Amino acid sequence: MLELGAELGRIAAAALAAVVGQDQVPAELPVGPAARPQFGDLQIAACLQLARSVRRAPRELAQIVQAALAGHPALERVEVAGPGYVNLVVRTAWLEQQVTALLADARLGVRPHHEGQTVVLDFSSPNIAKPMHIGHIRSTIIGDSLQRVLRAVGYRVISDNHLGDWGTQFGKLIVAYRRWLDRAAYEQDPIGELVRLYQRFTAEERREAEALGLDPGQRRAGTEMGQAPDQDEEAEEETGPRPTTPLLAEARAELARLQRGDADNLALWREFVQVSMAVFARTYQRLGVRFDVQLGESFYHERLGPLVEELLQRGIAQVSQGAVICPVEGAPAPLLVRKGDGSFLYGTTDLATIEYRVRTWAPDRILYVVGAPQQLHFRLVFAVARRMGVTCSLEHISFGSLLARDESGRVGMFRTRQGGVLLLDHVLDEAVRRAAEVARRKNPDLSDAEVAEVARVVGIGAVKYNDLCRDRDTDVIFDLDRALALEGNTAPYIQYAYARIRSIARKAGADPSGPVRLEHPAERQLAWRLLGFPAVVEQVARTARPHHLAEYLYGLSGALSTFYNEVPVLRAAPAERASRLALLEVVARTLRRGLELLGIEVLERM
RNA sequence: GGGCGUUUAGCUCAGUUGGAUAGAGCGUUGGCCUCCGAAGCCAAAGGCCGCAGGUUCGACUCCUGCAACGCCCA
Repeated sequence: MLELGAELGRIAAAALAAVVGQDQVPAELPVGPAARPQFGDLQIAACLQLARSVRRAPRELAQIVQAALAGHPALERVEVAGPGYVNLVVRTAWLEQQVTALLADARLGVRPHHEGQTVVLDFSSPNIAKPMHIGHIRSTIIGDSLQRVLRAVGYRVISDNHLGDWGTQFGKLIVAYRRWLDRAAYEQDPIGELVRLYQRFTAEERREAEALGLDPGQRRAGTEMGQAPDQDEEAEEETGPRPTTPLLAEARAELARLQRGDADNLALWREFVQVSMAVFARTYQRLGVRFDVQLGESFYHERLGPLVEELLQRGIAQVSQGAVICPVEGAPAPLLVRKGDGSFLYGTTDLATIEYRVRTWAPDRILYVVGAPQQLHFRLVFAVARRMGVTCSLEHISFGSLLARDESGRVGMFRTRQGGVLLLDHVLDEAVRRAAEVARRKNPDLSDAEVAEVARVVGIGAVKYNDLCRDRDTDVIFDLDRALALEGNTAPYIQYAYARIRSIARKAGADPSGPVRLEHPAERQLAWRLLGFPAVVEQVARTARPHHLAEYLYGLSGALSTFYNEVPVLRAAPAERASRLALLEVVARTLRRGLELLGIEVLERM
C-alpha cells in the first residue's frame, strides 16, 4: 500500500503539474486511506488545497487527477466526489495478488530503506546503587521498541545504556558501607542494602546537624515537592554552601579520593557498579531488553577536564563567577559545564558522550529516550554540540511524566502510599501473578508449566503495551489495575488473536499456500490492513512513536475477530478454506512480527 | 518572572500533520457460546474537542490572547 499510494500520488502530481505548472504542485500528492468505507479504499484531498493557490475549481483539478489515474491496473474505480475529493477503489484481484505475495515475503513488505545509515540509541540509563522503579520503565520499553523498529527498516543501531555510575552519592555510600554494612543483607539484595545504607547516612547526618544546631529546617527545602527520587541528592548538592557536619565532610573527602583514583575507593565503587549491573541484567532479561554497549558516565570521566579547556580555548565556553558556562543563543539559560568548585555536571558528560559517539560510530542520528523534564537540558547540550562541530541529527525522544492521582483526586508525581517508589520488578511480579490467575481460569487444560509460561508472556506483555500504546508525549496517570488489565486495547488481546489463528492452523494440518481469494467483506478488510504494515513500521521509525504500531496491531486484531465471527474457515469449501488459511497465516505473521517490534512475545496457546 | 508540555465521552486515551457524519478501551444498558478459542463478537447511550478571538471554501488540527493542570530554569 505504501508503494501503491506513493505511485498514484506521483502520477496524480505529474498530471496536475502538466496543466497548472511544475512549481505549483509537490512531486507527490498525499494519498490517504478513505475516510469512510463507502468512499472506497483510498482518497486524495489535495485538489481542494491546491485549488486556492492555482485559482482553479477544486473539482476541475480532481477531474484531471481522475483522468490520469483511470487506467491504472490496480484500480477498479476512480471517482470525483463532494467538493473535490478523488475516491479510489482498488481492484480486488490486485489486493489478492498482493496478499498472496506477502505469504512468500519473510519481511511482510517492510523494506530496509535506511540501509547504510547508523543511529545511536540512548535509553534506560538507571542509576547505580538504586533500584529500577516504575519511572524507568518508559525509557526502557520505548527505547527497546525503537531499536527493534529501526533495525527492521535497515538502520545499523548502537543501543547504549548510559548508566548513572559516577554521581556524588558515592562518597556517602563509601562512608556508610564502611560503617554500617549488613553483609548478609548485601548478599541477599545488594541494591536494597545500598539504598538502606544511603538512607542511613542521610538520617545520621541529619541527626548530627540537629545536634550541632545547624538549621535543620531548611536542609531539605526544594526536595519536598515534585522532585523525582533520583534527583534528591542532586538537588541537595545544588543548594549551595551550607553548614557541614563531620559526616558530610568525610563523605566529601571520600568522594575526592575516589575521583583522584584512590585504589581502595575505586575498588569499592567498582563493586557497587558490578552488583548493581548484575541486578539490572536480570530485570533486562525478564523484559527481553538488550544493549550493544553500556558505557556509563564514568567512562567519560577523564575526558571532562580537557573538554572544558578545549571549549574555553575555542571560545565556545567562558568563565562566569568562577564557573564555566556555554552561552546558548536564544535559550533562557547557558549550559553549565564546570562549577565554581571545579566539579563537572551532566551537561559536561553529555558533550563528551556525543563527541565519543560521533568519533566511534559516525552516526546519522543520535536519539535520547529521556523524560520531558530534560527538554531544556538537551536543547542546551545539542546547541553546544553543534558549535563543537557535530553535524548529525540529535533528537530528544521525550516522554511524559509518571503521575498519580491521590485520594483527594489531585494529580502529582508518582509515589507509593508509603511515599517511596514502586519497584519495576514488583510491578512485573504482580502482572505475572494476575496473568497466571486468569490463564488458569480461562484455560483449565494448561499444565502448571504452561500456565507459568503464559503468565510470563501475557503479564510482561501487558505492562509493556501499557506504555507503548499511548503517545509518549502525554503524561501517564499510573494505575496499577489499568496497567495490568488483560482486556480491551491490551497486548493480551493481540496475543489472543494470534493464539486463535494458531489454534486453527494446528487443526487444519497442512501448510497454508495461496492463492488468496477475497470474497467476503471481512476478508477484504483484513487484506487491506495487512498491506498497511510497512507504512506503519516506517512511520514509527520516522517519528519514534511506537504507539502507531500498537494502534495498528489492535486494529488488525479487531478486524480478525470480526472476520472469525462472520466467516467460517475449517468448515468452508476446499478452495475457500485454503484461501482463508493462507490469509490467516499472513495475519498471524504480521501480528507476531508487529508485537516483536514492540518487544512483546506471542504464544501458540494461552 | 522566563520556558516546555498537556487540556477530546463519567474515567483512560487515539485522531494519519487543514478535509466529508470526531473514534477506541474501561464503565453503563441490551443481545450472542449445540457452531474453527467468549481474554471474544454485535448493538445502544454518552461530546461547547478548556475558553475567546483570528486565518479560509473548510479548524480537534495553524496563529494570538486567556485559564487550569504538570514540569523545567531562576
